Amino acid sequence: MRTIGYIMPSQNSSRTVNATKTSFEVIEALRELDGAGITDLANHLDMAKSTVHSHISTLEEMEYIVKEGSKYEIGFKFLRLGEHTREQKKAYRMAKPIVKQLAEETNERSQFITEEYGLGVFVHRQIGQNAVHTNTSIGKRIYLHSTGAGKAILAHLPPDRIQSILDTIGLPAQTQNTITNREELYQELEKIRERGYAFNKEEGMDGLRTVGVPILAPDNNVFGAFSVSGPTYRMNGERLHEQIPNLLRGKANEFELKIEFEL
Amino acid sequence: MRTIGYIMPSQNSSRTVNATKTSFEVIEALRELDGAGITDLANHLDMAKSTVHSHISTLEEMEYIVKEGSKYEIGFKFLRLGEHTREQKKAYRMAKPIVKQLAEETNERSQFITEEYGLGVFVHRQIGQNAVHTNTSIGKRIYLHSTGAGKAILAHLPPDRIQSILDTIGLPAQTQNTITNREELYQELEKIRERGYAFNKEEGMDGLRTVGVPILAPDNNVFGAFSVSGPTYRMNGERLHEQIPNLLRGKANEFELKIEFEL
DNA sequence: TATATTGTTCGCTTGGTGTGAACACATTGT
DNA sequence: ACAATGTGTTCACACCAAGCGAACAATATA
Repeated sequence: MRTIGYIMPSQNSSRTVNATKTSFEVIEALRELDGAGITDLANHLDMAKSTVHSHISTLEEMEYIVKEGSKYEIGFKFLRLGEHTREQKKAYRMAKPIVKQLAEETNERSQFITEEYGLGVFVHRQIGQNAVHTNTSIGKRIYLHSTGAGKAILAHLPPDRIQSILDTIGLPAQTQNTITNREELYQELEKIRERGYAFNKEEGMDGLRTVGVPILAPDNNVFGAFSVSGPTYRMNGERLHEQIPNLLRGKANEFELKIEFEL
Repeated sequence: MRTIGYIMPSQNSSRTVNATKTSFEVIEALRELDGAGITDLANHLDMAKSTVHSHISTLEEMEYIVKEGSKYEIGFKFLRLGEHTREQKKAYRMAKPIVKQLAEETNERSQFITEEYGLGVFVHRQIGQNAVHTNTSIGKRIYLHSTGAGKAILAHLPPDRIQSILDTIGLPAQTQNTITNREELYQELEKIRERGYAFNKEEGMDGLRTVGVPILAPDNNVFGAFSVSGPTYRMNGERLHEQIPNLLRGKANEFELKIEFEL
């Protein structure tokens, strides 16, 4: 079975390639601006037009970006690379139907996230009912300390890893309920480990509550987390504290067994 | 309404940034090798270890790649960029539920593809029944001339664009039935324009038949195509020639109207 | 412990990146 | 129709830094 290691934020001060950084700055600007022209980019990035031009030409020649009318936009080749990471690991593929089931059985928003560079990353997401926007924010990064799935993951990382994450990321407040104190967080994580699942009561966003459950690989490393979130007025009482946690724990156990035997 | 232009393979011989190319070569090698170490990459790419090292360090510092045990792998930041292109254009988002409906109503594989650099790109894909591998090959590129959705798109590109695509890509044979002759292809495209949909009878893959229907934007530019594919033994007779084409044309008309009014 | 292999660091050289200004081209307004 | 404005493109130049190979450190393997 494949080891699922922790992704450390490397503090390498090795020699780096400047031009590559510039290219990715251009790419990220294209994302932020939802497409842009050369002059736009040059202004936005405070670079010479000629510099932007050469990078854009390169990326276009490599077919990573695309000229759409008068704007350049990010092309589908990035989607290919991105889907690769999602599809390559079998466990990620197997997580998708579970997310679907969770969304259908609860009629709430359900997601699978994993950890990268101290943040949570949406790998799968589905909205209950027959909603349309099912993919929005795939790949987006969120804080671990202020989200249900995030706290579930955080609780099962090795202590030194937790510390290093808190050192680099900190505990920025998202709402009035966000845990911003380390001691408090450590106690919360301890409770999560005991219970086997995490609550998030409007700590990341007002009016939104979540239940998150960690997925542990056979080597006891945390591999990711499932979660179900909904508005506070629907997420309370027995449904929040019994029904949904039980559902999630069930799926999690099922999934962990699957990983163990199929991977 | 937003103009949906054609994506031309630019024959720019502008100045390009070499280092960026090298970085993407490294990234693509990581994809091909499903992750690799520095020495592996250096051998595979025939570059100095130190060169690979500096590029890897750069990409890791920017959090685009990730060290997983002893290998470097492509990280989720690419997924973020890729999903952006899928989600940014409302029409792409709206295409997803249609693909789902097509898959459910036919119990076959259904997909939405668009054109980029003379090739078809999978934007959405869904398998009938309750299959698991629903996302495989999202972002993958396919030939236009040997696929159902591809021919539907090709048929509605401007003549000069068709020619330039055929000049650069050619008509490589995929099976014995692939159209490899330009004249024959032009006649086929004419038939597709008359009918409003395209057939693919084992021209791309043995045993696989497809019906593809083009989606035209209000400005009459082709925006993409839906298709439904299945094994020859299920795709024949009235189902192939009446039922599925009618279903597809219906969805296409519905979708084109939606685009016109909602975009 | 010895040996092979991988990753990392280091000068060195050359070529290429980044720049601003000048140019061509398109778009807009009068 | 013609300025006028803004866009993209090209160019020569200066200086940095990308790529290299060899030596070194850190692993993994025998």
